Amino acid sequence: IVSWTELIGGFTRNAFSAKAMLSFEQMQAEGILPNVITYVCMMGACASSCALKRGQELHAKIVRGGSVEGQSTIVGGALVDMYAKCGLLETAADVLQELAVRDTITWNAVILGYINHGLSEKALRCLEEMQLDGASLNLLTFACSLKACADVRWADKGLELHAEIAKSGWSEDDLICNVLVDMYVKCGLFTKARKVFDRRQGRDIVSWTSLISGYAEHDHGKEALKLVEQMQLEGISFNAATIVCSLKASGSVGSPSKTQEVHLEIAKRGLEEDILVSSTLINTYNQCGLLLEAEKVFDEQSGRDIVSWNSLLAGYTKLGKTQRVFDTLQRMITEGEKPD
RNA sequence: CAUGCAUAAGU
Repeated sequence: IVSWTELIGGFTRNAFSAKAMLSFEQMQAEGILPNVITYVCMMGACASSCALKRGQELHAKIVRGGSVEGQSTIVGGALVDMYAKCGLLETAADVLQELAVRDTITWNAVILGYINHGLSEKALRCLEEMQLDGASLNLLTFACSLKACADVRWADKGLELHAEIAKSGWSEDDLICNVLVDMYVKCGLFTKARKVFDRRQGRDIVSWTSLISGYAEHDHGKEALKLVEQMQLEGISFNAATIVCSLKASGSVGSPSKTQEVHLEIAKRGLEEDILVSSTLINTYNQCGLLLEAEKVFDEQSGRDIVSWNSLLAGYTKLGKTQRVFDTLQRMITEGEKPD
């Protein structure tokens, strides 16, 4: 049982849910009964693949073995996380409430569930409930609460949380710094963001990306491009996310040369196939008035989605090419993409 | 000997 569980857990951790499920079946076929730990691993597999049905079945089996928390604290948390990841937020909250011990991790799972389903305001209300309930906040509690503040652009709450973080001594943690930078820059508090960013030893690529994206989104494209250059000077290599944000920056200032520069970087890194990268590129070329380039990228795109089409359409619209808009719309429908 | 919560990017 230990080695089976170890195998299943390994698959789950590496996001091979299907393999985890298969092993679970196989294990039972060989007459070995799962224990709580096996269930926890399986819950993880259901959570990451949103296999709600499977999760519910397992939930029922766990309950048959007695009260959830009688078996372990962890299994309750795993259950709640599964429901939260699958979007059954009510159920997740209900299960949480029914637990005799509501620990930090389980609360975090619910808070994150709200955030990942676009209910960040609710997430912050849940944080307050958590505090009233007497649970202690850990690093991830702060990290996801700050993310919620960023989502709803609630700077005051973010500042309040930052103060609490300072008291807990977590201000220098990498994850916390990244999330702080992102929250501040999304809220438009550039000086605050820079203060956290600048004093860091290992400023990582996530923070760079947040800053670039934030400046670009707040119409500070020049500043964003300056950051891109600075980043290059520091020898940090671009990934898909940084590329997308750099494009947003060059698009916001409408600079064809910058855009082409980034395009070269895309080719160098072999990121042409990344759908986020390529549709941003289409958009950016359109913003710079380089329709032909935009069309070329579109034509070379292998797996188009609705955003690719919309980006192309936006370019035609911007230039008043009405006929092309309708032709493209027609072609889009013919090729099986539903307009939104 | 095996187990739960994790940050940035596209119209």
